[in-house]
Amino acid sequence: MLIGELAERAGTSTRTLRYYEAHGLVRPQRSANGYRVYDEAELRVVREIRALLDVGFGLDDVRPFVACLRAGNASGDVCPDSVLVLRRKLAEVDDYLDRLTAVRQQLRTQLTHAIAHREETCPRKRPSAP
Amino acid sequence: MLIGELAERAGTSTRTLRYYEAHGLVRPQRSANGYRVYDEAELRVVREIRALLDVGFGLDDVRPFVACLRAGNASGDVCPDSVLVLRRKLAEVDDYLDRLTAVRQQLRTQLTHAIAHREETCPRKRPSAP
DNA sequence: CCTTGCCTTGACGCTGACGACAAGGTTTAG
DNA sequence: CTAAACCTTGTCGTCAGCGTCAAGGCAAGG
Repeated sequence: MLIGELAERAGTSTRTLRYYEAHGLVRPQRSANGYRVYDEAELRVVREIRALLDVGFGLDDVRPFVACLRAGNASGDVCPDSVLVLRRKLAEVDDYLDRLTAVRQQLRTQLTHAIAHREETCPRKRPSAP
Repeated sequence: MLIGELAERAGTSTRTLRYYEAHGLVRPQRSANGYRVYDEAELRVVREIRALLDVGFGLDDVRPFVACLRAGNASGDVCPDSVLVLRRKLAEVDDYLDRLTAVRQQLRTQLTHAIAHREETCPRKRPSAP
């Protein structure tokens, strides 16, 4: 499988695949003419990467999962390092949820205040009727 | 008040104040020697900007609030445009909360799966005992 | 006079995950 | 013979909100 096919099957771009390779996440073979050649396992690796990135992981966070898959496991999350990352990410998400909830509350409060204290001493965009 | 003092009183940097000015959010006077001169009103403007950015607003989102303050209002949120932004931001935050909650749920599920299917077929970092 | 400590503009760096070229090699189909 | 459709490496651009020099001007104290 060449890079174009992998990109299509993984739902991404060739640029992205080369980017992952440059960062050591994917290691294709090379054919005689220098083309990158991927096997089915790499497709699974790329899908794992994509899935994790979609959830908000960074490339570094993904590494343990890739290594885990490469070690022959059925899924990338069953290795200790992956679990560590999962725990850390979960904690991060929890923190973020807390802060975002606080922000939401503040926005609601401010919106209430704004509506209660409506003013007309406000900037006119551009006069709609000349 | 010169830029250094304003920066300190607003809890930010001179670089930041010049940045805001370059983006049309702050308009200081200039003294004879070319120094930027700010009045108390600008301090309030800068504090408003900072507060909104801290909550996750972008500079563009902040503009209506600044204009509202400049129009002479006691707070920057009482103008129609500000209210629009507040509503939009609240909706964005709600969306993000939903997605983040879904992500959290997925992480918990995956973590559970990972622990249930622990494997030792995993990559060794560097052997800790040679 | 010189140093210190303000201030000025200008311009590059940073972070992350790529997109978008450029300039060229290869293979296949017509 | 050539055009199409792949592939290669390399480099610059993107978004946002600044940080971090660089090179120099201005004012005041000793």
